[in-house]
Amino acid sequence: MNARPDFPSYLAEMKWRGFFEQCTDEAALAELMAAGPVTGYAGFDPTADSLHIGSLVPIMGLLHLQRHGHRPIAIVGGGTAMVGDPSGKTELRRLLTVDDIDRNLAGIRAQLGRFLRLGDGPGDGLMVDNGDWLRDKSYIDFLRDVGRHFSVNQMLARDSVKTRMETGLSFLEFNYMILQAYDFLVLNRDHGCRLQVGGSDQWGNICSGIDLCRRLGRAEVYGLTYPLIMTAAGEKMGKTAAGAVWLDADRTSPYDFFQYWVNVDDRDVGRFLRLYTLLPPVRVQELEALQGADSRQAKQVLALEVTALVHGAEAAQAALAAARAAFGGGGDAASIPASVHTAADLAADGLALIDVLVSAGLVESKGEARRLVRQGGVRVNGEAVADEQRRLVAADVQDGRIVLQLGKKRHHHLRIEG
RNA sequence: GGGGGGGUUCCCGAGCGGUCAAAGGGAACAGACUGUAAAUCUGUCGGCGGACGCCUUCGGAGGUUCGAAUCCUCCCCCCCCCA
Repeated sequence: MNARPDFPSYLAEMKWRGFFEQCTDEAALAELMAAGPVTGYAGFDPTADSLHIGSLVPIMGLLHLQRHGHRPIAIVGGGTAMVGDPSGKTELRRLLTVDDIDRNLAGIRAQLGRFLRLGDGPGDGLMVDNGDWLRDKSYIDFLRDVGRHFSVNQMLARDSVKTRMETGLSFLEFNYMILQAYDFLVLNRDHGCRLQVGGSDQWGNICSGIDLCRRLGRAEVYGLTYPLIMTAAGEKMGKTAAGAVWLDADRTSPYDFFQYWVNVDDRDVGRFLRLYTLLPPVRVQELEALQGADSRQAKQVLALEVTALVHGAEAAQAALAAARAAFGGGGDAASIPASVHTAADLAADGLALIDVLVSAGLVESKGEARRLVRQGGVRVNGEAVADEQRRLVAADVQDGRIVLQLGKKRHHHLRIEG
């Protein structure tokens, strides 16, 4: 299979882009994929009603799979979420209620659907929910059908279990790997799936699935893991002051999403261009060659590409325009986060700046707002505010809005209507 | 079941009757420097009030005391050792 001009194969592209960490039998998998379309899957946990940046890597992994003519399956864990994956965790997370899970599933499915071409045609992707085959499974049946193929001795040797021997691991979580292994079996049986892709913390779970398929005499299946992506500063992706960077526009506006990528560490630009965009190697290498201040151009391309992928080309352009407006250089400010007020609000004494900062959600408390002003971190229409008592009045309105800046990077507009 | 250790502010981690909103570090935020980067330096970093002020916090609930994160009682959770 070679539907792409830039790379001889899916695996070659995964390697070049930095998705390739470990593979169960690379040579055999390469051979299989060269022979014809292969069905592969990646899982997504419904732990929130939106995916965040961290899920972008498996999403891109599936996307590349499809672009190379193979068939991607996105599986959402409506069943496994009932149990909770202990991998990479030091203690049991709060159990989600069934209602939570179902709500989260709906949100996540809608998002995933935007990235992959789903359908019944050749190469069309599939989206499935393991809740469909896990939730109603009878315990005794499951133990007899699946449980008998698992060795507790081997399970205890798994890293995800070993690391929990000190702090404790509930029997509930201990079962997780079996459920995930069963998923692979089901997907293989029902959809001919031969490959599972996941983060390196999923290696154990993936191997369990491969083992199970082998024990039941299925055709050989394969696993591929990508590295856990960290920033150059050693942090998990997507950590910001405001919390996680979500893929949902209501949780993280396209403008803020765009800004996240523009503000990426210099050292991360090249790596991220490879991982999170579909740009061809020549273009990526061109951008990687930009050094020093010029790397801002590369970051802008990165931001534009990723934002377009997640929110659409139009939203990405609007975010770019807004960023230009906010950081000088013209542009259209329409997409800068804004809150709406009426002219009446500003009549007479107007509004206390401190209160506005709080109500707009820019700071968490008045104390923080005051502190910010005291430190010279707040600007109104570009002018630093020195007075904590500063009030916003009609005279502050310019072109129907008041421009607030917090620090050097955060911008917020008050749109005045009426 | 028996014995020992422990649960402190976002995280790690001191404190062990008043001077504790609680050392130190990390994270975070602001300022300087810069390139909407990194590093560095400075400052801030529970809430409310303009301020010497008030309120809430040290696993939970009571109690002792003029006064408790610090002492006592009961309870919950975690770790270690023995059975």
